[in-house]
Amino acid sequence: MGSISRAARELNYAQSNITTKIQLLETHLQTQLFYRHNRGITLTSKGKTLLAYAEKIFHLIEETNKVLKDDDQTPNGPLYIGSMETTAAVRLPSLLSKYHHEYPDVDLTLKTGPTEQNIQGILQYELDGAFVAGPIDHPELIQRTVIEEELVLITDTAHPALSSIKDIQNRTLLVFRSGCSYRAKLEQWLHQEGVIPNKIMEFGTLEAILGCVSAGLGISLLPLSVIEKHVYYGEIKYHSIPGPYAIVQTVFVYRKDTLMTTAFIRFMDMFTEVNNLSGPTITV
Amino acid sequence: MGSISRAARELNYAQSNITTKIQLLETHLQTQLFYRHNRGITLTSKGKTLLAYAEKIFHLIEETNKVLKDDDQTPNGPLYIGSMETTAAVRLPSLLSKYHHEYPDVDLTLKTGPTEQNIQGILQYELDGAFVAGPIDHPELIQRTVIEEELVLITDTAHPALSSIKDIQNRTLLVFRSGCSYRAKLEQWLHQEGVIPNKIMEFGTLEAILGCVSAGLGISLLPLSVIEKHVYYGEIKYHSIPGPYAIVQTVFVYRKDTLMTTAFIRFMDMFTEVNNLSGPTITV
DNA sequence: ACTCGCCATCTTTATATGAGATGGCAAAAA
DNA sequence: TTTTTGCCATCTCATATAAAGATGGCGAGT
Repeated sequence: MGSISRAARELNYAQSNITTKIQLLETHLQTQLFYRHNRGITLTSKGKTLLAYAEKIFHLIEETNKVLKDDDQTPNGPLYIGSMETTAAVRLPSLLSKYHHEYPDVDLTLKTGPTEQNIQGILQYELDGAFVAGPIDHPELIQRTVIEEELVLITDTAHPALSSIKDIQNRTLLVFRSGCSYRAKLEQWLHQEGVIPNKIMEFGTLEAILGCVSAGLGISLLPLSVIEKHVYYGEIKYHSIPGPYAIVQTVFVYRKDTLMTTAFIRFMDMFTEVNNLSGPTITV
Repeated sequence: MGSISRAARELNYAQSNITTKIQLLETHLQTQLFYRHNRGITLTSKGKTLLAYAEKIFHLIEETNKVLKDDDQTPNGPLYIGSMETTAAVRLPSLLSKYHHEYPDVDLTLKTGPTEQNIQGILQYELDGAFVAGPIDHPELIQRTVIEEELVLITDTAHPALSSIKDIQNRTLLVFRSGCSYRAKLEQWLHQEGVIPNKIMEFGTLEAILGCVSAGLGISLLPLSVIEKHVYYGEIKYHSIPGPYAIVQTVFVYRKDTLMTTAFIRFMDMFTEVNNLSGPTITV
């Protein structure tokens, strides 16, 4: 249930004008678009239909603008990329800096978030593409395997090594907020083993998790590549976990009907041609 | 090769205005859409691109107008229908499949839930209509009797038949979560008889109730049509209950001010014209 | 050189768009 | 109960936008 007044406030228009516009539109279409009631207005089914069409139309207009501003020579314009926290931390920095250096006219925005949220972003045309945990199966999306990560358990260095999986029971789990597929993997594995963790704490950023693990607050499950450096510096220890749960694919997904701007094509080229995404090896 | 002047003549506009519009458009898009030469103008490649997009967009707008305006066409758009669990299980499957087959452009969504919740859904414009237990008396709603059901007590086959109503006292009652009017009927009847049931268990789905009754967990009250098949297969037994409590009307309700789309009218036609809803008879 | 048809610019008028004030109505609060 | 609040509809008035009309420059054919 919405309200004309609220819409007017959000759009910075006078309420009367919105009312009039809607009335004109209804007259023009000879149909009722809203139910009016004393708490505001609600879309009729025709209104919903119109809304769906309007969204399509606006999207096409958006696309038109993009196409016209995209000259084939210099990639330019906005480019919205989503990514999981972990990928953003390890795989992307070098890629992004290289991309930005080569195509300075592209206004690249990176948004980190859990896989689920990124998928939503793509489906709603808010993101052009995203790095998420694969595989993804959706009729409107194309996925492209980028790299495979090995998930490992990490603990602080002070505690003794985990002798058995049962030890997890006594530790606190530090995980990303739900929607993260690494977390799903972890929970799946623990469930399989009949282990119910003592306590779960949720975090939003990688640094927070690493810091807390290092401080002995608990344990976590992260890609080996992400934590390699921290192991080297002796901040944390890691422990392999059984194969089936250990391997996760990182895929790049985008809409089937995505407009292939030069900026977007060049971006995909960059991590396809070479193995640009293969992680940073530790140099001593 | 075209000319602005000619366009102006064809469109009944002054030439100057067309010129200005084109200039504004070019400025807005920061691109050149036409080559100007002394015999008129010609589209640049960008201009051609824009033209293609414009045609697409106009086509979509055309389509929008058609879909919204013309009401005597093939029914289309969204249609949200609510239903009680029991009606959905026995009466609706054939109706819905027939409807969907005849009007594939309608996007029909069925949401099952107790009567109370369905009524709320309609009052809040979330549902277009719903099958609920009648009679309903509400100033903003219209009801339409669809069918009458006979409620019967069901038990497992192992236990002896209920000799008296007092036997219920020793049995557990399996009912839908509150809001279900069958449950209200049952409680009303038991209250009348001064019977206070031993224990009540709440369920959300029909299958759960049937399964548990069959397993001897308790007894329940359901429409005869719903459990007919299960009686036939020897999973459960049933027992009639006194007339005044046994008969429940299933009615279809909708708002008085509902927008009567073709999709909605056809839907109501479908269960009005014939007795499409008279239940499935068991064929041996 | 001179039309002729073209596009661009400027001015004026008509129309559409937007703000603000006001009123009625029903639900929530006092 | 009465009051207040938050809705939407209607009206008036200012202003921005759209459209017409007049004028000028330019080059290609006559």
